[in-house]
Amino acid sequence: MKIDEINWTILSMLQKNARIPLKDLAKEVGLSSPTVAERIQKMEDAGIIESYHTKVSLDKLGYPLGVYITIKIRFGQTERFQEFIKTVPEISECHKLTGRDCMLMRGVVKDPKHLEDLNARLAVYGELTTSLILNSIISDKIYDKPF
Amino acid sequence: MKIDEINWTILSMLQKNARIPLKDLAKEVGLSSPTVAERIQKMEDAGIIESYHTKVSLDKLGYPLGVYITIKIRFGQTERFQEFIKTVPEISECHKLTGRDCMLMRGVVKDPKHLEDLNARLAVYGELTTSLILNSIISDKIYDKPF
DNA sequence: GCTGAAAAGTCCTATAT
DNA sequence: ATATAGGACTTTTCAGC
Repeated sequence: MKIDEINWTILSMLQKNARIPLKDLAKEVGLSSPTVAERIQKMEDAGIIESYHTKVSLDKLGYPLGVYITIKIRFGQTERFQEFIKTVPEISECHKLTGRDCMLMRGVVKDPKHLEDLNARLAVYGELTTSLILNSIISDKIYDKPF
Repeated sequence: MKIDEINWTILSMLQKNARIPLKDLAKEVGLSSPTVAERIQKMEDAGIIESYHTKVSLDKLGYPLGVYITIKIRFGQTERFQEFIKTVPEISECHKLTGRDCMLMRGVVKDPKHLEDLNARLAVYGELTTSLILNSIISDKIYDKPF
């Protein structure tokens, strides 16, 4: 599927605001609403647009500490860990990576005590390295053109 | 601001689908549309709902390799690096972390050659550790209740 | 704080170019 | 492949509970 200049603009605007009215998109790109709707539909069908989601402030919900945790899984525990990690409410992402510490997780906790508790639950599966997020210089950049 | 059971349900559904009609939300939680709209508005005003965004498939757009890169910034380069990194199109996240490798970035590239090129551009600011994402066990979990 | 109905606005479908 | 226009649907507003 070809992504022309107009589709990049549509993608860019939808990334910034998933709830923007078709009308506004249409005006921005200089096409009619039905045409824009059709382009969006095609990008959804092609899997280029995956989903529309809402970002909530975990900070405001009572979980002000963001953490990245890597784990070097104990021999033979990979399967068990992958099932287990899906049930841990604090963890929002878990990626299998190349390299020695083969799993990277992102999570949120209420306070240091809560982090200690989370670490204890994870540590049974392997060796942890935990880092607090001090500051996010970039979070969720918008891709608005090819590079 | 108090987040009751109903607001958690609203937050959960909006996280899953930012474009769900008010009507459907209202039906799900057993309230009228205006009430749900008002609750959403209040959560937006309180900063609990931060933004609505669209997830696009970088894979489908021609960037199939996801990477995490950590960097140990060279002495005195922190300011310069933070300005620079915002201009690098491949990087979608950059977090300042506790610990030795003080910055963690996430990015996408076309192929190994492209990754080598990205690494070369970043390496002037410090010592890199690059890991490819082999598989994402969890990506962007929905928070649908307190824990 | 919630409802229900009316007004305003948006989206969809059919038709036309 | 895009535009226009009418009808259908959704959201917003507002009076009343």
